[in-house]
Amino acid sequence: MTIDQKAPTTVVENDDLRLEKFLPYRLSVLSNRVSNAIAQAYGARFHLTIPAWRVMAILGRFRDLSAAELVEQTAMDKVAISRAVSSLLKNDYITRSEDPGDRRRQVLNLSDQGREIYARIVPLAHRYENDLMASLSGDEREQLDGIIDKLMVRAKEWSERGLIDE
Amino acid sequence: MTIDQKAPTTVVENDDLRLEKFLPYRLSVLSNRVSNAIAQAYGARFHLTIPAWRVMAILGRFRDLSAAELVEQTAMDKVAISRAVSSLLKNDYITRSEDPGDRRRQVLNLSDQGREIYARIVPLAHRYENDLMASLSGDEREQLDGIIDKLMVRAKEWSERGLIDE
DNA sequence: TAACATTGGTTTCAAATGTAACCACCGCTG
DNA sequence: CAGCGGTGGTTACATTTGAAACCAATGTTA
Repeated sequence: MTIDQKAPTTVVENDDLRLEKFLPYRLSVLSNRVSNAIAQAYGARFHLTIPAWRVMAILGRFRDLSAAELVEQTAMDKVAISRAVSSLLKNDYITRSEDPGDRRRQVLNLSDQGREIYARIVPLAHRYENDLMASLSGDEREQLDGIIDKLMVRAKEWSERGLIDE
Repeated sequence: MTIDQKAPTTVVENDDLRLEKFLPYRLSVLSNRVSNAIAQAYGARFHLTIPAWRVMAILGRFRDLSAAELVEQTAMDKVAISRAVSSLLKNDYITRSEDPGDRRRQVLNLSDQGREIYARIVPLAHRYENDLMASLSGDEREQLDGIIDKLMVRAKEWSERGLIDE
């Protein structure tokens, strides 16, 4: 079994691609595994999908938001929000009322029941996150945040300006 | 603007959840951004979906694989492989032949054309990866690998044994 | 205030994805 | 070699997801 030693700073461009070492691939597998596991946990206990849970997570912290404001906060799109909202309404986890000032706008809030669920999920969520973090060393934990931030910035540029083409 | 100082080692369990700080959420957003950007690049130039490209990436390195072996290598499921394979066949990017020893089994390889495409994509893929990596410091780059590995192990446990329940 | 562009949100339709059923073949057992 | 469980792979169906069209209310301009 060969162990990679520190590669030279200059990055090597191979003729081959090792999928299992390819960052975008690994991110995708990791993120799917994590999301699916959590989705199952939420789904089983509270009949919540991930998008629905995200909406609740935001409404748990901010009151009187509109769907559009949820879009800003969640990086989800209009349609996903609309669907999550309507399913949450069906479960009575949130409430919807008209904005008197603007009759297109709908003001969303957690219902009492929703707030209760929210209060029960938050510790779970923290537990999952801690459990993930627990597998890292202190050093790694400290850097993870910054790493993700930086990658995110770059990825955002990609999706806005298109890839580093031609 | 408040800057977080080193948090105490003991992890704080809040009553609130800051979605934008929540690791599973951030992973998901990051991975989606990256995948979408790349999918678009591949799609536009080579009419390849991500699953199809993954199949090609594996076949570029290993010859005479069966669909089942692709499943092992890619963390994709049977059906996804089957669909990717049939679309790649349609494009003549891969070839399929019967295994004489076992008539259920089909032996897959890149076609000449497929190998050509592969050779053109590999440098692109490396370029995208490098571009991502370039946003990190040397320190961060060095640790990223280990971090993902560790998180992956934990996530895998989750999906196998179910979440750290009750 | 009539016309038009904009915004908030939903609906519709097509494409992507996952699950389960399925078919054909293999290999073992009696 | 009949019967049966297991494997390789595809098909069928239900669900999720995304893009674009859409409806309604607002704001803006002439």
